[in-house]
Amino acid sequence: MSDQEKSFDESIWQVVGDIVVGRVMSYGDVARVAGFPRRARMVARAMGRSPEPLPWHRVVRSDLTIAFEAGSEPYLKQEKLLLNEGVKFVKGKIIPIATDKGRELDEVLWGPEDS
DNA sequence: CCCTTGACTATCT
DNA sequence: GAGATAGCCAAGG
Repeated sequence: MSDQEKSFDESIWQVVGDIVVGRVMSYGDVARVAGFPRRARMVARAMGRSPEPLPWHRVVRSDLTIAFEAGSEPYLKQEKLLLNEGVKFVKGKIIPIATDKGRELDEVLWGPEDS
């Protein structure tokens, strides 16, 4: 692979590896922070090429849902990993306290307004 | 070289 | 708020 590609991959791995436990980032965010705006779709590919384990489960869609098909094997696996880290879901969406663009504590303290 | 795919997003109905 | 639409970019047929 070219040096350019290697640089991209390693930047991605770096950013993903820096995500704090219990927090998540969107593909677009990871790409942007890594210095490659508009490469959201490439983030997944880069993670797949990682030579060592990465907290890939902390990377989700910009709408805070898991990127796999709901109910699929990979989906359930990722959901479980996140739940193990204290991330909470409501109707398949991650509660915005576990994110950086999240709102405030009200939802967490007062409880999710399900209905 | 053209066309399709996809662990994506932002925007409009 | 769900569904459609249009950008996006690299990989593979």
